[in-house]
Amino acid sequence: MTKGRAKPATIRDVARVSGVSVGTVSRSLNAPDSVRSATLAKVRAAIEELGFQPDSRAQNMRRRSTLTVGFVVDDIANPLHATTFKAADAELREHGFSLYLVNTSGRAREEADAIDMMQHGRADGLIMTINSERDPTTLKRLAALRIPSVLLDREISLDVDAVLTDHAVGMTQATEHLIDLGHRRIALITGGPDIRPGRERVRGFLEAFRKRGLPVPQDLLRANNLSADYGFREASALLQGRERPTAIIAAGNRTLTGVLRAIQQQGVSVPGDVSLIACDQTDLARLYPGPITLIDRDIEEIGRTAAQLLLDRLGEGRDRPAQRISFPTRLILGGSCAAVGR
Amino acid sequence: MTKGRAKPATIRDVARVSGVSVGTVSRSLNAPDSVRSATLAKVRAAIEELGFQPDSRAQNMRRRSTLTVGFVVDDIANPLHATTFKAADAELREHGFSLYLVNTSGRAREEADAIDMMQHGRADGLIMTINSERDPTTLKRLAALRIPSVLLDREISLDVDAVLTDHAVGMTQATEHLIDLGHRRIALITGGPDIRPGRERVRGFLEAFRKRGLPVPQDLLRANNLSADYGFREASALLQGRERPTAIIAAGNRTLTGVLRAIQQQGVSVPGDVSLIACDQTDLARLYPGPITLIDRDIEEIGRTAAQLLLDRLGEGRDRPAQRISFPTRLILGGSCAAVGR
DNA sequence: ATCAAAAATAGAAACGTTTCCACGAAACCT
DNA sequence: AGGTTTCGTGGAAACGTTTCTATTTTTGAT
Repeated sequence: MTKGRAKPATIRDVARVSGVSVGTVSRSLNAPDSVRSATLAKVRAAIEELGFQPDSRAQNMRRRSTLTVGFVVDDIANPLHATTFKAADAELREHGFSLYLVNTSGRAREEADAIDMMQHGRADGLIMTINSERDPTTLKRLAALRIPSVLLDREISLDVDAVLTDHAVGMTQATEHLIDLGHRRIALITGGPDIRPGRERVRGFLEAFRKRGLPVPQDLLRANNLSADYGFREASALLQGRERPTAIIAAGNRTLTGVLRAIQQQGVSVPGDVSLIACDQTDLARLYPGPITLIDRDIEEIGRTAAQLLLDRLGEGRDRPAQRISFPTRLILGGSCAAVGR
Repeated sequence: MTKGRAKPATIRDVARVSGVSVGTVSRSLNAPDSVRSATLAKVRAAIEELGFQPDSRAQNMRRRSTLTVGFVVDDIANPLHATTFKAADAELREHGFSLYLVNTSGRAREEADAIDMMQHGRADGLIMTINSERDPTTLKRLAALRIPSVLLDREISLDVDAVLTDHAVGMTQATEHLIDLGHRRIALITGGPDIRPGRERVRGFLEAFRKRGLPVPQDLLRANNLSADYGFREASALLQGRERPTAIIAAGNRTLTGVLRAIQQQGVSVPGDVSLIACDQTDLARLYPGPITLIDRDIEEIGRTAAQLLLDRLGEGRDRPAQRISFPTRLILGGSCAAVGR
């Protein structure tokens, strides 16, 4: 095994071999226009000969930047986050950046640690979906942050860039769709009030009933957290309850897997026994017996936009005021909703 | 917006404030036992007062390491990779490492670029699933690699650590299971011969027929690539063919989504019209109408093991010979296979 | 050919840390 | 009490780049 035992060539070696100074080698690499073509040729020959590649550690040190962005999420196995990551990665990589991915498993402690570690010379910027907008540890860290950051689908009182989704409008649409099909007992299972999507979805849900002048089925509102387990528990309870809902909105892709597990376990048929609306495209939402009606959004655009906001902040936009960009959703009709005879 | 305008405190500032030398401050941080407790107290007080945190860039530079590992995959939205990443991340983070995630979209060019960039001071080691074991660009880069690496489910002639799955045995089991149910026209859709899983699955498939002394249904063997599109195309063709298979093994989680799309589109029922076996747990495999019979494996163990191999190589095991660790699969019976009258 | 201006280059300082070496002080032995 | 270790600390070198200043070379105008 020839594990490159000889230590790698440095810029000094290149200077020596090509008979120029280190400064000139550096300029040959970073500003080739500023060096005479004859010199450039010599330097390039030496670089080739030695197989020289600049050491990123030294560059980071000297330049005081790392061309690295930290991407912090609770669970990268969530296709939502994975897709956002991919889009941001593509955009950032095009500008020479690499991405640290930090999987916090939703633990505030790990979030805070990640933020803390990133800002002391590991990353130039941060893109993150924090797990709670109210966790004091995380908030304190964010407030003291020395590098620019972009929040995904979260809203905090600090002056920080964010990319949001207009969940409320989407939820109103979805709920109205069900109301129009004759549903009144509509259940909503989604995240809690400490994250924006939870709050907004509930708001949109309520709004639909208000608009139609109908009473809100408060007993069917289950907005506490986005986990699959919560989805399973609440859906199970709802389906077993005395007065079963005629429709369920599983607002969250993890929620959906839980809800489907419950539906399957209880042998309930969709849309025969209960209508179903989900959020966000996933393999499951597309293929479960047939495509599920869903509130969709362009996830890639979200990732791309987050990257652009950050890139701007790292360049020209250093000191501009914080920006919050919001994207719409759209309702995609699948086969999971049926009309119900009033 | 108070964007920490004042430049961060350095170790020199700490030294000045606490009235000791920089060397002592450094030792207070890295080897507290070697400094007198009175001194330590002074230093800690100064650190507290100044809010000092060592600059990783300088540490990386001086230590000639980065406590960073590169994780290279074609698609992080593939739950297989995401889960592997999470397991490796957990293990590595415990040892102080952060992970670069590189999403290559399966392009050999991006693979090569990533390898190249990582090894010049961005990462101390590499964990990767290359897209083809035969791509010359990637192979050349791997051969010249200066940092240790671990391959996931790939096998190349170079002397490099790898974590493998015993796909062949698993496939033999699955195929035998179908044969035992009376199936003879069994289709296999999986990856091509330029990656190990493709080769091994075909090998295991053939082995099952050999063991049972049955002729191999060569016309039903579709081993070319793991994409969803390929799965869809081949499954569509198979289902429309003159002599339809009675069972399909969709060997690959992307393959499965394609196959299910075809099944759905043609209105074929599972397991009524065709039996189905998949690979690896995914939401879809677990929930599609009912759980699908599948060849499962412990993905987390794979990620964890890859991390451990790398950690060993970065520590004690610097010069040990390459290790290939293989893990078994197990057949989990779902509801997607039915007996067929001979 | 001469001089001024512009362009290219050399050389050294700087980035913030770790680590090596040397030295003085304290601790241990006899 | 004297000599030898051990311990703790200060100070400087080093890591490999980039960038600044000063100097040399080239260019262009006369």
